[in-house]
Order: sequence, then C-alpha cells, then structure tokens
Amino acid sequence: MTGTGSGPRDRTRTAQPRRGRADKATAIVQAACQVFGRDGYSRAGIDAIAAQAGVSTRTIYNHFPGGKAELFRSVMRWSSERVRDEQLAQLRRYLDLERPPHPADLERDLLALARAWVGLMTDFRDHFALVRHIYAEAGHIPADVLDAWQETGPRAVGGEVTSTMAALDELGLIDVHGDPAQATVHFMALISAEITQRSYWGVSPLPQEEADRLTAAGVRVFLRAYGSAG
Amino acid sequence: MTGTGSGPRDRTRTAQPRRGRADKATAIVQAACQVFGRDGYSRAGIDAIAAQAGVSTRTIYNHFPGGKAELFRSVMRWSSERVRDEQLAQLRRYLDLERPPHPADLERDLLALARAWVGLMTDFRDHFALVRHIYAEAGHIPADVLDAWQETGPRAVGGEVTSTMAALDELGLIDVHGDPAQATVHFMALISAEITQRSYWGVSPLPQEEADRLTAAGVRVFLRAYGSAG
DNA sequence: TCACTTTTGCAACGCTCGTTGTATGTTACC
DNA sequence: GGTAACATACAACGAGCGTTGCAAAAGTGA
Repeated sequence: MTGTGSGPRDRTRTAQPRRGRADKATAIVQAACQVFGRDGYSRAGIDAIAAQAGVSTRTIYNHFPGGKAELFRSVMRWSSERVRDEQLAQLRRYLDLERPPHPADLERDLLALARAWVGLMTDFRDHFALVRHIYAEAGHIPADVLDAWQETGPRAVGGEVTSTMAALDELGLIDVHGDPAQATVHFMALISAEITQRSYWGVSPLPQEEADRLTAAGVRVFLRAYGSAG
Repeated sequence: MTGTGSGPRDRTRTAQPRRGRADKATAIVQAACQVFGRDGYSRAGIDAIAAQAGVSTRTIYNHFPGGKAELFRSVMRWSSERVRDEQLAQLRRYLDLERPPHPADLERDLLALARAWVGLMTDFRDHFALVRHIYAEAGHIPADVLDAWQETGPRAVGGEVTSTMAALDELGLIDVHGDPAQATVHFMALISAEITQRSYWGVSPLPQEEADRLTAAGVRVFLRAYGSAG
C-alpha cells in the first residue's frame, strides 16, 4: 500500500493548527518527559513522542540532531531543574531561615513542607516516573551524564535541606546528633516511604487525606527521633 | 561469514560440554535474572540470556513456550521467592519471638537483622536491580502478575515484620504508637535509605564499614522514635 | 546397540524502530 | 508581497530482535 506511486500530489489536507516555532523545542521536551517517564528509554518511541508533542518526527531530529540519546539528556536536565526549583521554592517558603519558626510551630512548618513535597510527586508524576527509570537503567547512562544530573538535581536539593537542618540544630529547634546530612536523608525517607510503597511508587495514587495522614505520621516520627528534646 | 552457503555440512566442531538436561531450566532463569536485572525487559535480549546461561536460544523456547514474557514472569517469581525466604530466615534468626530479647539486647538484635538485610542487597544484587525495573515498568506489567508478585514477595515479608513489631510492642520493648505496619515501613526505610542513596541504588556499592555505620545510624534513629521510652 | 528425548546450529520471517533525504507546504520577518 | 527559516509528509534504508521450523548431533536409558 505504501508504494501506490501517487507521489506528493494529494497534499490537499488543510494544515493542522500550526503554532509558533521556537516553543516546539519545549513542547518536544515536555512530551518526551511524559513518554520516557511512562515507557522508559528503550520502549519509548520517537513516533510516540512526536505524536504527543503534536509535531512531526522529522522536527524532533531538526531540534535534536543527536537523536533519541540527546533528547533524553535534555529531558533529564529540563525536568530535574524544574522540579528542583519547585522543591527549593517550597523549602524556602515553609522554612525561611531569615525568620526561624517558633518551637511550637516547628512541626507545623515541617509538615507543611512535607505535604508540599509530597504534592509535587503527583504534580510532577512524569518526572518521578522518569527518575525511577533513571535509577533502574543507571548502568546504561554515561557516568558523566548521571553525575551532572545528580549534581543539579537531587544533590542540590539535599544540600539545601542539609543546611536548613544544620541551622535548625544551631537554633536548638532540633538535634541532628552531629550529622545534618543524615537527618536530611531520614526526613525525606520518612515522609515519603509509606506513600511511595502504598501507591505502588506512584502508579496508583492515594486519596489526598490518606497521603496527608501518612505524611503527618512521618513528620511526627522524625520529630520523635530528631526533636531537640529527644 | 554466516552466509557462506556451506549449509549444515561442516558440523565438525566438537560438541560443547553437554551437561544434564533438567537443570537447564533453572540455569536459564538464573541467567535471565542477571540480564533482566542489568538491562531491563526491553533491552534484555534472548540471545544475551542464552549466552549467559550457556544454552542455545532454541532451548529457551523449548522450556518457556511463552517466550520472553513467560520467562520474565518466571524470573519474577523465582527471584522474589528466593529473596523472601532468605529475608524471613534472617528475621527469625535475629528476632525469634519464642525467645524475645532482653531490653538491653534489643538494639543489638535489630542491628543484626538490619545488617543481615542490607547484606542481602549485595548478595542478591540482580534481584534488587530487577525490582527497580519492575517498579519503573509497573505500567507495562499485567496487574495480576504485579499483584501476585507483591503478595508473595514484599507483602509477605512486610506482614511478618509487622507481626514482629506488634509482638515487640506487646512485650513493651518498643512503642509502635498503634500502627505496627507503619513502624515496619519506617524501620525498613531508615535502615536502607541512606545506603541506597549513597550507593546510587546499589550501582556503586559502599565499603562494608560505611554501610555498617549507616545501618547502625538508621537503627538508632528508629529506636529514638519507636523505643518504649520515646 | 537402539529408540527416544533433549539440545543445538542455522536460516529465515516479520516486525519494530531509529534515522535520513527530499520535496512540498507554512510561517515569520522585512 | 517576497524571501528565508522552519515544519511536514512520505518513503526508504538498515539494524536489531523475537520467534519458529528443521535437520543434525548429543545425550539418556533399556
């Protein structure tokens, strides 16, 4: 059927809605984030990404001459920077060290931060799905790409949280037992562990109130272990 | 070289070492566990699995008529049962509820269990790599297969640990604050969170002493939060 | 030694998919 | 309005891979 030999003649079909031209790149990256997050690198097809972006296959190669690999790298950078900025914004919003919280308000603020972060898991579901694929396929991603991603993404956020933990320790609001970095990891683990487990790592999301309950429990446990009285 | 047209004539090559015949099936599953864990479902090739198992491609299809999909399901079952049995064995070894620990020995026993479990992560590296792929590709695995896996694997272990937590609570050794399942999740998260993070989810393993230190820290934090005094 | 099962090598099919070239159509800018 | 940059449709190539059939070879057991 492909060889009817009709040639480029019957191009009568009246143009799909053509938009701008520079934002195509971001549309492609955004669509690629969805498809890579859903299917992973190997399973994800260029055609699927093109369809999702409302763009022709050829356009992808025009914007990303490196093909699938370059596109994936771009998605990693774009998505992790976006989420990192959002996470840091929430951190500064709920734990502004210029105006440290009253001891009585510490749990409230930590809980607000935790809820905001857990909310980001559903707001940026594609991103976290992509992250799962990244860790699963870490052995097939060039080391420098992996390192650069870790540096600008998770490690940047972790560093900021660690600074915050250290500051809270200085203020006597918590007791990090000499290791603010460890307190950071434990905090993040406690607020997300049960949710990620119960929701199949985000595959089947939990009702809001249930997620809130589990988050609050994590914060309480953190404070039992790291509260200044503990 | 394959297309010399010589036909099946020059079969002079003197037979590779032929072994038994029934254990080929387990050899295939074991090899498939390695390859699936390393490469994931899509990337893993039947040829690679056959080579790893020291078996011809055709033999795989003789043992698993369902092809790649059936083989993957068999690997999921086989691997998770193996690890589950090992985890349960360690649990009963270090926390035998027939002979509950002295309060003074609780931390020692919890730490021993935690270290044993963390050790399994390296002993069964292929399995945990496979698990990462399972979670990343959960959307592409039939729901019943996923559920059956969860049931016989993680949930079985979690249930046993939860029973243990409840029993320790009854004995006044810890205080689960009314939710032993939550204590279980938090325990597992705390003992493994920093290790999985620092070791790139197991891609670049940590030195033994470092892993021990982080595990011990996790256990201490757990006891600060869930100790009967807390 | 002789049937019978299992394993193997090999070729081939069919399909998917990444990638590229090219001619045509469309949009933006001056 | 004309020109240059950008997008699209289409076709095609090539490689990889899952899968199957088949006949030779090797092991197994009486």
